[in-house]
Amino acid sequence: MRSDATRNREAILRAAEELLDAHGAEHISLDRVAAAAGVGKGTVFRRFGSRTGLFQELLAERAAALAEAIESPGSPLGPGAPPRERLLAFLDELAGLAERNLALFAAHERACAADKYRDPTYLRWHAHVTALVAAAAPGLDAEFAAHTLLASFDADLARHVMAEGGADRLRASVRGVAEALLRA
Amino acid sequence: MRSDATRNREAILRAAEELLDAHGAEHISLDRVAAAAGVGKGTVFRRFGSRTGLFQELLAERAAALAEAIESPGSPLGPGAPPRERLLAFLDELAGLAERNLALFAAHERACAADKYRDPTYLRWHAHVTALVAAAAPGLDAEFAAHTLLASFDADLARHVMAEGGADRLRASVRGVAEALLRA
DNA sequence: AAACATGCGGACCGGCGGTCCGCTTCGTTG
DNA sequence: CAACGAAGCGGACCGCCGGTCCGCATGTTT
Repeated sequence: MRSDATRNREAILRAAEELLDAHGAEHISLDRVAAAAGVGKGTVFRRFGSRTGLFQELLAERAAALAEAIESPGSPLGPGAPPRERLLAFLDELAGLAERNLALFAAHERACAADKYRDPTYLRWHAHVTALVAAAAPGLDAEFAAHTLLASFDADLARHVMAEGGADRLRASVRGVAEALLRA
Repeated sequence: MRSDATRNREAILRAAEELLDAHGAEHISLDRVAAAAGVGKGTVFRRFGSRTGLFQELLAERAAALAEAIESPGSPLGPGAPPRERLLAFLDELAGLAERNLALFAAHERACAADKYRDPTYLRWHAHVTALVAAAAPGLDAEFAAHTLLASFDADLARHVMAEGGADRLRASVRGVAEALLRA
C-alpha cells in the first residue's frame, strides 16, 4: 500500500470517529466522512468497499484490545480461567466497550443489518461465548444462548438500560441473565 | 374515512403482503407497493404516514389474533393460567407467528430500526412478557429479561435457527433459554 | 344538483450508497 | 535525476428511495 493510501485510510477512520462522537450514529453519510477526512468519496470506497466495511473496521479496531485480552492467559478473561467466570468477565468487558462506543455500536448495527451474522467481530464474540456457555451450561443450546446473550448489547437496548444507571446497570442486568442461564 | 380510502387502504396492505411473500423483505420500496396496489405513492403516505407506519400496521394486523388470545381466559395464554406456563405458551405462539411471517418481521425490523421501542406491537409484547417474568422469576430484572427473550425473534436469528429444524427448533431453543431463566 | 370536504396521483425534491474514469502522485529502476 | 508504470485520487455522475406537494377528481351531504 502506498504511503498516501495509508495516511488517507487513517484520516478516514479518525474522521468517522469524530463524526460519530459529534453527531451520534445518524446522518453519517459517507460523503460527510469523506469531506471531514479531507478526501474524495471514491477514496473511502476504495479503502473500505462499502459503508458496512468502514464500520466493521472501526469496530474491529475498538475491539482489538478485548480480542487480545481473551487470548492471553493470566486474567479472568483469558484461557485457563474457569468458564463461568471467564464468560461473566467477558460480558462485563463488553458492557464497558458498549458504553464507550455506543454511537459506533449503533452505526455498525445499522450498516450490518443485512446478514449481521457475517460480521467478523460478531462472529468472534459469538464463537467465544458459545464455547464458554457450552462448557459452563451443557444442558443449553449454546449457540442460541450466545446469540441471546450478545443481544444484550444491541445499541438501542444498551442505551435504554444505561439511561438509568450507566454501564454498571447494564453490567448488572446482563450478569443477572447470564447467571440465571448458567444455573441450568 | 371515505369509502375509496378504505378500499385503497386494504389494497395497499394486501399488496405489501404479496410483495413480501414474493420477494422477501428486500427491495420493497413504497413505489413498488403503491404500483402493486394500483395506487399513487401519495396515497400510501397519506394512509400510513411512512414506511415504518405501514409495516407496523401490517404486523399489528398479523398479531391481532395473538393479542386477543392473551386477553381471553380459558387457554394457557390467557389470564388465569400460571405465569410460567403462560409465558412459555406465549413464546411458543410467537415462534409460530415468526415462522409464518418471517419476511414481515424482517421488513418491520428494518423499518423500525430507529427507536424500535416505540412500536406498539413490540411494546405490548414486552409489557406482557415483563409482567410474566416478574411473576414467575422475582429475582430477575424483568424488563431486561423480557427484551432478551423477545430478541429471540429477531428475524435474522429466527431464520438462522429455523434453517435447521423449522419453527419447532426455534420453539425448543427459546423454551430452553426461558426455562433456564425462570429457574432463577 | 350544487357545493364542500376528502382523497388522489405522480411529478418533484434532497440525499444516499456506490461507480467510473481522466488526472495526479508515488516509488522504483537505470 | 529522469522517466515510466503502477497505484491512488477526487468528484461528477447514476439509480433509487423516502417523503412532500398541489391541482384535480371523487365521494358525501344537503
